[in-house]
Amino acid sequence: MPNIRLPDGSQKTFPEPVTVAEVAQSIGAGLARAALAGKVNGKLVDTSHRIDADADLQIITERDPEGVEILRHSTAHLLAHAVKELYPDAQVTIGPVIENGFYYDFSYKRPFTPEDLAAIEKRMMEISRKDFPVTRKVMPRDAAVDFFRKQGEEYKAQIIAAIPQGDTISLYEQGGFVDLCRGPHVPSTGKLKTFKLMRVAGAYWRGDSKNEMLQRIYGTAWGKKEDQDAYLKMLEEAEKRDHRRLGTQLDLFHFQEEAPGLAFWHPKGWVLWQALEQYLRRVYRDNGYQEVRGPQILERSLWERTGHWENFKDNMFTTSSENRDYALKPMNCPGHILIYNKGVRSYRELPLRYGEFGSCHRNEPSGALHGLMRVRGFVQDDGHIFCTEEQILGECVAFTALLQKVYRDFGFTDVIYRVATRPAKRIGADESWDRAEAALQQALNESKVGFSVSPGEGAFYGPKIEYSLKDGIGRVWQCGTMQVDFSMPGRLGAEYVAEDNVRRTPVMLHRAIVGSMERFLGILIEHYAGAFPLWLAPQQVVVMNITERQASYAQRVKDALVQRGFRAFSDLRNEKISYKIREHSLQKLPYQLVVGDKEMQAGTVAVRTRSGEDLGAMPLETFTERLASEAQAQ
RNA sequence: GCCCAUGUAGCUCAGUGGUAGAGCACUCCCUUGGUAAGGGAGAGGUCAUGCGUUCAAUCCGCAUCAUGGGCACCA
Repeated sequence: MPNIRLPDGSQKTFPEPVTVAEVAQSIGAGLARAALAGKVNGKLVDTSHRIDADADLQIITERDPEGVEILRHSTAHLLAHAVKELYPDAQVTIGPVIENGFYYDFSYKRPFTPEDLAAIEKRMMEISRKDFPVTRKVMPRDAAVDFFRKQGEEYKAQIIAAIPQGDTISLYEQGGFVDLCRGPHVPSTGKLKTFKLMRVAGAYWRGDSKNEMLQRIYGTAWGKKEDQDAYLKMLEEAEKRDHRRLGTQLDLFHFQEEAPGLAFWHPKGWVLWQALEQYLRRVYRDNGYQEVRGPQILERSLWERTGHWENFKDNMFTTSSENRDYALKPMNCPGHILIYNKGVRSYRELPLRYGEFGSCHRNEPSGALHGLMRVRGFVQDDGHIFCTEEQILGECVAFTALLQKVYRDFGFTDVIYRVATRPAKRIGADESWDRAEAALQQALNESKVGFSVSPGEGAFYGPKIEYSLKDGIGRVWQCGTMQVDFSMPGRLGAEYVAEDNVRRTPVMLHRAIVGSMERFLGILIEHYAGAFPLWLAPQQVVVMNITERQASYAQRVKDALVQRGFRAFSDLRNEKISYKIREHSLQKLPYQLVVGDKEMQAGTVAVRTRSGEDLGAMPLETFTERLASEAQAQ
């Protein structure tokens, strides 16, 4: 006599064991139709699951996040089902749920084409329409291995063989297609209506580049059509604000074949860069950093001492001259240590903070390059703090607050924190790791922010905090970092004289707020969709005349604005005013001033914003005050 | 680095086994027009690079480079 408790607090008693579907039916036919799965005592199960004892039950529908996940998972199976029908000698492997959808990896003799994708999607629709029941079966492990091996599914057999002996394996069957799966799944294929295959791509079997390449098909799936439409629209929006596209449209930067992964900054892009750099320079200055600059190339022997040669020589650019080998610096820290080392340091100087806009080069694998987001030459807003172990905590707290302020200034209010702890391959004593990992976590606690821990994701020389921000359309980018380094100061002989007159090795903290200037600018371009706030806008004001009569007046207005430090220019071309406005609006110019005879006579400017708002005519003085206060506001 | 796709004018893109086309941008002329495209004329390309197949290659094949989507990598 199971007694079922429902989320609204009500209870239902059944004379004998009941399935989730039956409970749903007893509540209402509508709910029974909508039921995708059940949650029994917190555990997700199929609607066919039979409850034989008292339990808490929640009927899962597409309104629940878990319901959408189940839809996605079942849609991945639907995809595999369709592929097996169309290409019987394709082998299935795995098909997990990912953000916004799912993928499924297949082994097949040739890559799938976009035409295949269309055919597969069509077949998926057909299978859905047939509304096959999805049923669960349980099998002993070895029987399952045999079952799949007999079907020629070597990959599946391999996956199951890795499951401990004696475990039972659950299989799901729909319309003759059987797949290994933990489940749960939707009760029948007819529940799967809103999905779309997105693309094909290669992916290594088990994520290991030593293994063969499989064919991965990505898809998206949703509970409601509107949700899918909104998602597809978001993708379109993201494409429109792609920094590579805007970089060309707004004439900010370019790449070309002779310099793969190396950006050419055009005049307007460089103004943007400088706005960011000068801002960050003030951040250094106001927060106890001294700006320094190390050389671009250093002898190979130095990189051997730091350990970088051993670990990363394939990714370093090298050069040689007069029988000496050099490497372009892939990072700035050794330079900072060499500056630190010039002279005897006292504990009284610690924490000692150096900052640099450090230009680094790394020969990234060709397939890794991606616009400004992943380049071979980049500038880090790199800082190194030499301190004692006791000072780590305070430095991390202060840095976290500073980073939050900087992100806020760019309109990023959502920051995600992660602590990456010791990897298997590491240097340094475990006690030091214990203390450093604890300090990082304590720092985040004191900063009153939630964080997650990524075990084993730290660098070989120390643990780190990774700071990610969420942009205007919800994408997450890792930018900031705070890394504890027990290794390099010792390797390069950094020391300080302690209070007890003993020479000790300082701890070094590597920290960056925006990370790479290139990447952060790429993020900013996409975040603002090219419509930068006034203080960052490469061009802030354009002054346009209507006819030749106002040309010299327009020029004087422009000169006055430039004189006061604004990035202003004039457009005196022999074009209609509507044409000029269109062009500058497309260029996302914050302020567009129109001067015709009326304004010239009155000594005013007619102000239009890039969004098309007409602020009317005003004296130039009024306008510059407005500009000045807006530029200040940052 | 691996899989797949792509590479034609400054930009966005058509196109063909017989050495190329549009729109915008650019130059010149007309037009002096009040808030998102006025009109006309002109100039502009070794069709990514190399090697093949062919009487003939921008088009077909191979290789290379770059870019794009993923995977792997990211001190």
